[in-house]
Amino acid sequence: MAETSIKSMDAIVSLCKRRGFIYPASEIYGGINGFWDYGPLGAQLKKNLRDAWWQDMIMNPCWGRPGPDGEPVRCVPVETRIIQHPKVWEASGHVGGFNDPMQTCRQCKKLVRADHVDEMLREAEWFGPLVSLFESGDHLDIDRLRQWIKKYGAKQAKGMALVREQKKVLELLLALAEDLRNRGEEMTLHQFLQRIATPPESAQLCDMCPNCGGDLTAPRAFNLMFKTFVGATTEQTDDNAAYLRPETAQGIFIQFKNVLDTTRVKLPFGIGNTGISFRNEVTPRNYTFRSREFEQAELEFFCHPDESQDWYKFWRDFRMEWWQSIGLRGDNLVLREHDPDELSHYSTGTSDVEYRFPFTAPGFGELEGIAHRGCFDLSQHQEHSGAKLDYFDTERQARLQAQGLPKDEINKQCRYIPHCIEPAAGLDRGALALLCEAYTRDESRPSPEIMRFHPRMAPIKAAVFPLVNKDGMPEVAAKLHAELFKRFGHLGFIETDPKQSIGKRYARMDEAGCPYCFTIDSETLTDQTVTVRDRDTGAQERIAIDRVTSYLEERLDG
RNA sequence: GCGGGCGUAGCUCAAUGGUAGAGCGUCAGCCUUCCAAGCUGAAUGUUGACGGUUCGAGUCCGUUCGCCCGCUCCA
Repeated sequence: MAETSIKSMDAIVSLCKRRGFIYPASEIYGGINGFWDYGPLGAQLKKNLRDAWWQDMIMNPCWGRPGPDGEPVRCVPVETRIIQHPKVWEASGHVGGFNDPMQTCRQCKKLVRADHVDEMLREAEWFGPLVSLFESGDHLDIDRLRQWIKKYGAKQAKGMALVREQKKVLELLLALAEDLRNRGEEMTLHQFLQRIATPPESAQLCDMCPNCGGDLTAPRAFNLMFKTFVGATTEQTDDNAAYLRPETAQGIFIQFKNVLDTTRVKLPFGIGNTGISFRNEVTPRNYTFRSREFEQAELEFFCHPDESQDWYKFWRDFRMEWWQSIGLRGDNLVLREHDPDELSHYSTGTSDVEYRFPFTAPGFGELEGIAHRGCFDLSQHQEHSGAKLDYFDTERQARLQAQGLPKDEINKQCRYIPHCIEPAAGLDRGALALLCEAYTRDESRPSPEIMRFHPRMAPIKAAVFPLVNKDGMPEVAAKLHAELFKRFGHLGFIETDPKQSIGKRYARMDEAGCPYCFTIDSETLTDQTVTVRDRDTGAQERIAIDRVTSYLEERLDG
């Protein structure tokens, strides 16, 4: 089969637009950075992905396979809000952390974290001698400064204003010293460094770039959460400020107690939640991969600490298998266990399911993270909210009672904050991976572009065509279409189209990724059989028209 | 945020500063008994947006928005 092995992202983007999978958001207004919309086929593709997750994680977890304890895996869903109490994000660590102010050097264009600048400066070879000049009081000694420029600055700190425009900057330095003296103040190291880093024409003093000695922009805080204000008044104060969630998981943790109290669940069990989250990404790029609005499918699986490692491995392996089951087979999908130094402080194990996208190749991009989060989240919320979020394990209690342990020892062992395993998938990333994986060019075919979706994911499930638009074929096709629509319409589109050449109609279905086309021809009229055309091979077989439904049932898996 | 590249029909792309085009796709009609076939016809653009230079701007200049690449970040 003549397929090009390296897929072109441009070709995929182009097809997605052309066939109605993905459009730029707000396109007629010029688009909006970091947002994408789904067209009809994309919306259905993503729904199929979300439904598969819901089915295989919540309604029939792990396809009915037992967990490491030998019992069926139990999960329940919740649906929690995009806007939560602002304190949720303090407890989770999203407020306060993760928004590191950055500075850019106007000379060498490096981007550095503001809180790293001092340390990076100290590490620079040319910086020490400069500081010692200052500390020895020789920083206004023009000759000493010139020596420093000659020895270090000219080679290693070329961006520094002092190096680039010696004369003017030295004048300004002396003027600054004079000014301070008149006010009875002494120059600080900070002022000194700023003065020699800042170009003469600049109105404001700038920090020094640790890379080239140039002038840095003022620190810019990156606002990673979207802020909003609750209440219909126009007032926008800290009192009514709220945030759009940066992840769905916290909604689960803060309803953990309610689920326990109202649904007769017992540990171990999981709570799942899908929905939109928002992050003000620093650099939203790579098509939909890093969008500012994205959908997650997260499960928090709660268990006893002693059993948590088994469950972690169980979920890690199942999630990998699940992505494979919906069509991401082959070398493009990997399960990557994090190195110990890569782990969050509370995690004793994290893996990523990663996909080799055309834009990450030869590297990989994360589809899902499976993290052992310990008891971090529930403990945080217990501490911040004051609510008791522990669990009394009655099954364990019964076992220990049978062993004859003393009562207070039993109570001690049976009351604990559960540990939690978090498989957290990105549905938009998943959909993008499905699109990339499905995209195939086969130059040997008259219509080379084919979307080879797994039948369960395909947004169009089947098409019914009359071979030609006459001789009673359209009527038979319409009847079969109506039957299939009634039976399978909830799973995706069922198409029919009597116009134009059959080849063109097949080609359209190939581009849209429809796995099966049923064609009514003259034989159908005499012997009640139809041809089934397979998208991936183009091969045809003849089956009885009354077997079409069962043919699809066997293949659509749902 | 900075630097570089790009922006013309649904898609891929043309158009010396001088009347905005082609191919494919889409739609309609004819034809057609299995793979974007054939014939005929049709629709589709404030050339991303705003401003400027010019007798005249898709083309030159400025600003802005979006996309791609790099720096950097990614709970």
